[in-house]
Order: sequence, then C-alpha cells, then structure tokens
Amino acid sequence: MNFNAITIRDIARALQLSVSTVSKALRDSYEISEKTKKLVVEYAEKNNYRPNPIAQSLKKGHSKSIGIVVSTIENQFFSQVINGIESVAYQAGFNVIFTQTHESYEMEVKNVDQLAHHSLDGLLISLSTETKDIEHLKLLHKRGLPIVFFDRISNEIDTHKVIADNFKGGYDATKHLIDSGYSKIAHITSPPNISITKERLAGYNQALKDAGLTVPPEYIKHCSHGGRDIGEIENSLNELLALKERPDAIFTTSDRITTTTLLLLNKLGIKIPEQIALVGYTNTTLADALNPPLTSVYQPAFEMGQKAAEMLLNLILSKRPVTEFETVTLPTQLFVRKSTAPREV
Amino acid sequence: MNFNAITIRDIARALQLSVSTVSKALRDSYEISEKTKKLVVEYAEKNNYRPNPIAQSLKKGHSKSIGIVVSTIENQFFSQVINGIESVAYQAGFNVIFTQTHESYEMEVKNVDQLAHHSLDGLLISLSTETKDIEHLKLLHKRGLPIVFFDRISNEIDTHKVIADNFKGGYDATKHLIDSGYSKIAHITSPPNISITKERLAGYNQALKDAGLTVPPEYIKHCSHGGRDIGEIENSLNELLALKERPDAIFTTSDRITTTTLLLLNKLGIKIPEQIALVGYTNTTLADALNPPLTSVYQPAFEMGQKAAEMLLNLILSKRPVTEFETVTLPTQLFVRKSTAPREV
DNA sequence: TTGAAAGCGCTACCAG
DNA sequence: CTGGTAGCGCTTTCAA
Repeated sequence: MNFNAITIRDIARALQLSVSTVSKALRDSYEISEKTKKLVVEYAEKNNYRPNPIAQSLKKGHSKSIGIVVSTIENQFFSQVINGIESVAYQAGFNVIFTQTHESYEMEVKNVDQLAHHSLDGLLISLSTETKDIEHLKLLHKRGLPIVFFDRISNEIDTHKVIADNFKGGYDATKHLIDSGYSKIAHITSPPNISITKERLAGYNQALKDAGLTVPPEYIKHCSHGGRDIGEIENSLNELLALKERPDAIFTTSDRITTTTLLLLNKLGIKIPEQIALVGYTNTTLADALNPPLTSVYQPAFEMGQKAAEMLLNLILSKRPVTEFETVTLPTQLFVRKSTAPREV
Repeated sequence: MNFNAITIRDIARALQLSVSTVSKALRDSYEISEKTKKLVVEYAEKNNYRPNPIAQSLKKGHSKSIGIVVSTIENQFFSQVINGIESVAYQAGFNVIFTQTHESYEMEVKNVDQLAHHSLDGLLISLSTETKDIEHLKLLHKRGLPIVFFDRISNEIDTHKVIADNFKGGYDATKHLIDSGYSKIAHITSPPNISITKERLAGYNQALKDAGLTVPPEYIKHCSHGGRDIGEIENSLNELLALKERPDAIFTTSDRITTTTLLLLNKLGIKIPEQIALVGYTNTTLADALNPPLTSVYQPAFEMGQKAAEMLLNLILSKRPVTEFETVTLPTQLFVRKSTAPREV
C-alpha cells in the first residue's frame, strides 16, 4: 500500500500508546491488557488499518507468495493446473505470481531470475520445451529456494515432483488404437529432450512392441517448438500423409498439437477415423463437441496443480530442512470417442 | 530472497567500504570513483548479489507488481486477456499477481482486499457476475490505488476502462441470424446486472427491432451464475426447447454458456442448424473443429489485456494525478460458420 | 502491562 | 569522492 495508508505509528500516536504496544495488541499478545487490546483493535478496524505486508516480509524474511512458470496459460492444461495451484495457495493465504516462457529457454531463465529475486517463498515450474540445461534453477535451489516441478520435470534437482502417468497415457492411447484395428500408428510429439516426450514415447513404443508391431522411424515426428507455431505441426502432418506407407492412425501429445492436428485434418478433408484415426493428449472440455468427437488422453490437471502447491507449501512451511522427496504420479484417463472408432475391415 | 542471500552489507564488509558507498556504486552514482565502482560491481557480480526487492519496495513505496482479478482463468477469453496483460507487464518489469473470483462476490471482495494489501501498484479487474456493489473498489480507488476495468466494468468509478464492442457483438450476431432466415431467436446470457449482459442484450434487441421482429420475453434467459454450473444452462435450454413456439435459433454469450449449449444440443441429438441455429460469444480456437463449426463472436482478448495493462501502467507511472480517463472499445469479430447456415425454407 | 530500541536491506541526505 | 545516519513499517527482545 503505497497510497498513504494508515500505519501502526498513526494509531500509536492517536491512542497515545507506543508502537510496540500497538503491534502487540494487534497480534493479540498475552502481554497486553484486554482493555488496551480492545482500544487498539477497534481503532484499527474503524480506520481500516492493514499491516503493510512489505514491511512484514522484510522483517520476517518471507513474502507469502509463490511463483509459477509455465509455457503458456493459453492452454487448457496449464490453465487448469494454475487453477488448482491458486486454489490451495489462496487457502493458505499465499499469493500467486506467474510468468510464461512461451517455450523459450531464454524466457525461462529470465522469468525464473526475475521471480527469484522478487522475494518469493517458493517456485512451481514446468520446463519449457527448449530447456536442456537447468543451471538457473540449480543455483536457486542450492541457495535454499523451495522448488517443486510439475509436468515437465528434471531429475537433476532432488525435490518434490508431480507428473501424470505419461508412460501409461502413451501406452493406453496406442494400445487402444491397436485394439481398434489400427496398426500403422504415427506419433507427433514435442522435442525429445523434455521428460513428458520421452515417457509418452516410451509408452507408445512399448504398446507397439507388446503387440508385435513395428513402425518405420519416419512415423515419429518431433515438433521442435512443441507446436508453438502451426507450421511445424503442419509440416509433420504433411510428411506423414505423404509417406508411401501412409499411417492409418496418429497419436499426438499436448493440447496444441492435438487440436491443431484435428483442425488440419478437417481442413484437408481427410475423414477421421475412416481415413486416419486420431487420439491425443488434451484437456479441452470440448472433446465431445469436436468433429468428430475426439478420443483423448486426459490429465488430472487441476489435481496436479493442487498437489504441486501442497508439496511446495510443505517445503516452505517445514521447520527443518526436508531431505526426503517424492515424485507423485497421477493417473491419466483415456476417453474413447469417435475419432478412434474400430476400423472397418 | 529469504534464503540467506548476500546483502549490500556483506559486500561493504568484504571490501572495507561503507554501506552507502556500495549502494551508490551499485547504482552507478556519479559521486563514486570509477575504481571503487569497478571493485564493487565486480565483487557483486562474482557473488551473484541481487538487491532485495522487498527492502527496495519498502523504501521506495512501490512494489513493481500489478494485480489481476478475473472470474476464472479456465476460460479461453480470460486466459488470453491475462496473456496480453502479462506480455506488457513483463516488458515493463512488472510482476503479475492474479486471483480468481469464480463468479462470487464474496470471493471478489476477499481477493481485492488481499491483493490491495499485498502492496501492489495497480489493479486490473473484470467484475464477477454476482457483483452489484463496488464499495470495496471505491475505497481503494479513493485511497489512490490505480484501477483499470476491463470486460465487465462499472461506471461508478471514474477511471480507464477497456471493453469489447458488446452492443455491436450482440447486434451483429442477431442480425446475421435474421439475415440467414431465422426469426425466432432466443438469447441465453449472464445476469442482467453486469455490463456486458446489458450491452449485448441491447444489441440483440436493437437488431430484432430493426428487422421488425418481436420475441416473447421467455426467449431471454439469464443464467444467474454466468454459467458456472452446467445445470443452469441446461435448465434454460430445456425451457426454451419446451416452448410451444420453439425458437429456431439461439444467441449465447460467454465461452462457457456457448460451448455448453453446443455440447447439450449435441447430446440431445438436436441438429444444428437444421433444427436450431447457434451463434455465440467464444474465444475458443477450436470453433472450426466443432460439430458443427460454430459461428462465433470473437473478442480481441489478447489486445484487451495489452491495452488494459498499458493504461494501468500509465496511471502508475504518471507523475501527476490523472484526471482524464478514457474508455477504449475494441471491435468484435463475427466468424460465420456452419452453425448458422442459411435456413432452408 | 507497557515502552524503548534494534534491526530486516536498502536509499538518500548531509557531512566530511 | 566517501561515510555516517535516518528512516521506510513492522516485529521482537529487553527493560522498566
């Protein structure tokens, strides 16, 4: 409150008391008489006094706020995660400060730096697709900043982590395609350096293997910017469609890649699932209303946010240094819809 | 940085200098010799010194952060707005702190209060659907907190505002339906107390009037929670469908109401637009991929966020009190798609 | 039960 | 050019 608010001093002066007495009275200290307390509290209330949290922060050494770094809020998955984070942070009286990397490593470093030096008590982060090196985080972590990873994590820092079961998500999606009669299954995904890509890809590969299927390496497309621009998704898709051995199904990861693929397929007039089936990771609430209704791998995003926030709060509030860390894995759900209807033979 | 960071004092001690000299050297003051500056700056850099922004805030009286209050981030419109806000705030070196009201007046009051007393430099707000009274904001505004309204605004506070052209959005949508051969046009919208509802409704009414059409009052449905729960949308829709004079088209407002209506209609097996046409406000990027592709009123959400943030920053950074305020109105766009295909007679 | 005073980290004023 | 000191608003010993 820079806008000339009433301070503890003002009320001390008005009541002919000392600053410390007022401070104690406000915090309901046992050292202060009921009478004085009442006097102070009433005056404070009447004049709408609020302690200046900046001063409190400076004194106490913490700011009651946590930072969030995500790639972009304009993605249902992340907005749901943030929603979850906010809900628990709010309950605990913590503020939430957030920034977006737009999948850029440089932005990530800058954001983290800015946040870290804006005195927050903890950091919640999902790495950008470009991020390979996490020195920027290691440094802060070493200096004592509590960090919890979610979604796109790194194993180079020993701390709490929350992820969805990416392997199973990939496995289930692929297996479902196989069970529905598809065998030439392509995969459009994010860059191979980030955790979720590897895990989902592993699930995909395992499902193929378990079914005794093999696919040519050209069936796996990595969008180096995680689908940040439509162009790279379009290229991947076109390349797949141009293959002599054209895939009969596609498994996509991430909201952006999934919905864009659907959009493009529709635009090209390619019938789903008749000409090509589609299953993808997405948290959109509109999967049922899409054309066709889209079989989707859904992640419990809200719960992921809640869990991550809880873990971070634990770290922050813990009296003694935490040395035991856990990685929580949340289940994904496969919602079967028309885009993967059993293949007609 | 509560995690034992290096302070200006540490470096003063290490270099056998005074605190003030170090402070000045760091701020590149003309009073300090080049030699000392170099010494200090190098030491600071080597030891990764960062000024404690909390202390700076306390000293300077501002925090370099702005607060955002929206109903829910899990709505493409708002996430796009926030995206816009963040982009300009970031450029200006401001942090963004956000909270959600979930359309509850009580939450709004609490959030505003919490934010306001968390020492921010300015506030960006879109009112909750429940909000009728804005004393909570008036008070802060009177005390000097810069506020900019966007989307759901109030005229009870004289300040900058950014809105989309809601009247025209409503008018265009309705006129388009009329031009496409529909005449029994219903309207499902938010509660009548919020600005956007009134404006869009006015546009709807005007378009009907201009076409010489009248509709029974039962054609206008207000969802008292702005569509926060599906139930109220479902009820409105069912009531409309049960009317003896059943509407042949529906105009909906807000992402939530629009997409839910589409979902429900699909579920009921009602053909769009054959049995009932649909046009709605929504900022979803998936309108083209919906079943059927949805004619939508699109608001320049990102630009709205940018504009609102710019205005707020102006207010914050302005040396002298601002007394001239403006209300910026951004154009909406009508994207015509299949859900309002010309009526076959 | 109350108050004086120190100090969180920084900036700014005034002396030297 | 450098340093001492006050003070932002609050909490917290320590005395009284």
